Amino acid sequence: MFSKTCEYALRATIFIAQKTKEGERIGIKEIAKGIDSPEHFIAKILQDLSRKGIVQSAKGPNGGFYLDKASMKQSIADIVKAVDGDKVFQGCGLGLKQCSETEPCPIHHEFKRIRKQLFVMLDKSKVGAFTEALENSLTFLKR
Amino acid sequence: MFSKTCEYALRATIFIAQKTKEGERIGIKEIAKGIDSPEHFIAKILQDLSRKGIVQSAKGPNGGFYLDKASMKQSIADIVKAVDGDKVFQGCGLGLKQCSETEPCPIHHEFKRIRKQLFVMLDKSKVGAFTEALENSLTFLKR
DNA sequence: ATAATAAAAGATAAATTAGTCTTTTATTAT
DNA sequence: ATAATAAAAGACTAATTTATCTTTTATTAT
Ligand code: FES
Ligand code: FES
Repeated sequence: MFSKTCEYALRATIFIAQKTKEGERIGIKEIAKGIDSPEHFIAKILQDLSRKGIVQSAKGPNGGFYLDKASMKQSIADIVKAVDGDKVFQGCGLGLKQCSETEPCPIHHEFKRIRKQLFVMLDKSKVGAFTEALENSLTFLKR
Repeated sequence: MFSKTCEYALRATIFIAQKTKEGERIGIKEIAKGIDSPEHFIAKILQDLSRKGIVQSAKGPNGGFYLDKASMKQSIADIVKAVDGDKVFQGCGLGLKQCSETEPCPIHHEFKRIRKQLFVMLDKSKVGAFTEALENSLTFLKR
């Protein structure tokens, strides 16, 4: 559904959200461990997320990644869009160059419905909202 | 959502279904034109679909691709599974190694619901069922 | 000022996916 | 039998995605 990069980005951002709520900044090594991702790869990804303002970072001692208030309110959909673009929310299921109402592919109407539901669902999911379940080990970011 | 290979496979199979209903076998060149795909690439893909029994083929003069009765009843979901595997129907949205009920990721329950709807929708869509709309130019396989 | 820390940046490398081109095999019509 | 047709097979190239490693820059505490 999403690229590896995007999957790591989502897990990392949720992980950072949790740590931020606990009041700490978190370093790349711990993030990599916390979400079970390759360390150097998630570093690259976070660099990019930081440039895009999706996560915040501070260099030097006591530095690390964290989320400001606005970032905390971001949705999963926002992050997917920033990383993978909106192909998954807008693109044609059969790969036509443009999903179009006037020249629809055979599955257009049904596919569009599902795509919409996917978007609504991911748009409602705010990164700051998963903390409690994670704390209580009701949900997981690795396994 | 799906790989390029899978998108081409779906369009090609639907295209072949249409031609079969019109009573003709169809060659690779015409398929490539009909669905706007690279000719050699769709050839490779069809080779594979043929080996898997998703489409039927005949060599030599008057040869080409067609669908038998069983293939006509196949669903889009069947083809997606055959080409891309069932990751899109079973895999975790955040990329955990295994989607799991007992150790779910933060979006598991919602994501699972959407994934299920996607499957049901694609499973209901049989390749033989699109012919009429295509004939009447209500739907399209290229643009 | 200096050393330590931690992210940013940059340069490669490996793996996967997408796409192309050539040769071989099977089938049919003459 | 032979030539023509059309898919099957195989070898290769290109592009993209995923991943690794090294160097630089910014920040902090001593
Ligand atoms: S045209 Fe294919 S999904 Fe809209
Ligand atoms: S565990 Fe992530 S979708 Fe089920």
